[in-house]
Amino acid sequence: MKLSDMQLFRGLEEDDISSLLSCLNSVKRNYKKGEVILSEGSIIENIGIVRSGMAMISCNDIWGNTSILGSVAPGSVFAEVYACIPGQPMLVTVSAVEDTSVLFMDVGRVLTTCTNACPFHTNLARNLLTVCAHKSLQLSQRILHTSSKSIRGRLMSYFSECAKHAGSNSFLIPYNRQQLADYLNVDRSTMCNELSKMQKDGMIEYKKNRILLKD
Amino acid sequence: MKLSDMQLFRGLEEDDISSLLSCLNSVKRNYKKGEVILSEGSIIENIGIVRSGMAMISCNDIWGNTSILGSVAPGSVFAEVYACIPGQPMLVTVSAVEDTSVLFMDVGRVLTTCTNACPFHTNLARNLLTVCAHKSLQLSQRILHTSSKSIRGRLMSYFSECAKHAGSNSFLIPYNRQQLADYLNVDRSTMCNELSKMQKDGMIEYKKNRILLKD
DNA sequence: AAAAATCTGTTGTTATAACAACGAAAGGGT
DNA sequence: ACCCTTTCGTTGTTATAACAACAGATTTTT
Repeated sequence: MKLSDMQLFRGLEEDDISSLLSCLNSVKRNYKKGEVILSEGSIIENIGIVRSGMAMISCNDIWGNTSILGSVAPGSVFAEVYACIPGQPMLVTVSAVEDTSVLFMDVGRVLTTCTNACPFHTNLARNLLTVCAHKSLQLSQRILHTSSKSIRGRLMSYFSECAKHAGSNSFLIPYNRQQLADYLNVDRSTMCNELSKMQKDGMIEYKKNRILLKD
Repeated sequence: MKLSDMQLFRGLEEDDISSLLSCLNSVKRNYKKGEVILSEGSIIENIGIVRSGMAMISCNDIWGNTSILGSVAPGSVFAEVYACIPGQPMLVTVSAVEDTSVLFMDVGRVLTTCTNACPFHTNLARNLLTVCAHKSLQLSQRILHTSSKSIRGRLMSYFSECAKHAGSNSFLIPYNRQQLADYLNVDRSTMCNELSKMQKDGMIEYKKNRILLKD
């Protein structure tokens, strides 16, 4: 994925982006599957951009239960909230669910003074606002998907959004069963059970990560 | 509350704010207790700022169940996410929980071109980013508070944050019982029951909206 | 002050999700 | 091909939250 295709760099040329990257001390790092990228409680100043692979945002309670807040696909940004609130410890952990390459950028000077050596700061700040708004929207959606008291309701809420997003009743989900359960905050085995009931009831068909939503 | 004390207008003088308000076509509107301010599905372009009273952000599913995403106190902003993503229909409803006065502002031109007649746009854009980041953080917190499978766990997660925020083990919560239940996504009567068990167990004491968290 | 409306706490019943345990299936590595 | 690991689906039991119904308390209205 080209940097200029990313939401964060919208309106910028490849050349402009290059100067931005050096201006903001960008660093690239690679993570193996399962590795933690940023951990809960840490205080950070950089935003992260996934270049390849896939990351997941999650948190763990004291009993070891995991909740997944969302996934970060290539081209998407994470930790922007904490980078924009200096000193705020992270409430979540970001980890690689497959081998993942990440670009870190110090957006601090975008937030503070206007004395920018680099003329693209204004543009970047605007894009960052858009990115932040989209992230908020994703969190709202995740809340809506877990607002039903029943597992079936949660699944249908999530699947409906997937179908809408894909523009088709057939779509792939980015989670395996355990991750989907952690995203919807339910028990995996109970959810598997519910999925097969829904298939018996003719509401859905599924095979691995492909779901078909019927009428 | 003075406008210059609000996060959105940080760094601006009262005079600057006045010119901003007229520049951004700000309008003041009043709402009675219970009235809907912005409703789910509508497409909006303005952010809202609560000047007095209290608003609540919520959503309803098809069975009439209500989920509360958060409350908006005087000085705080709402709908900024939708104002920053033109064309995105609202996923939530904003309503007044008491008589409430709201200031609406069209931030559209802050997001688009640089040709600002008004020199405070840059500052406002930066503040808007901060506001948006804080809202994201609030949503993350609400997700954490509902991630426990048990009602007691959810209450303790929420109360712990309240105590931390208040800097004391004794604090007031901004919700009545039904609203608290809707915020934590649980049944009110079951939650009331759990609250009194927790009091019996010596974990908390409470009287109306004042909670005391014991050791 | 009385009446109405809302809010709160309690109880008992029922539905349902969590949990534990296991075998089957699917991947991954050598 | 094999083993080893992870993922997935199924079952039965148990814990717990939802739900319904109501009485007492509190607040608001007239």
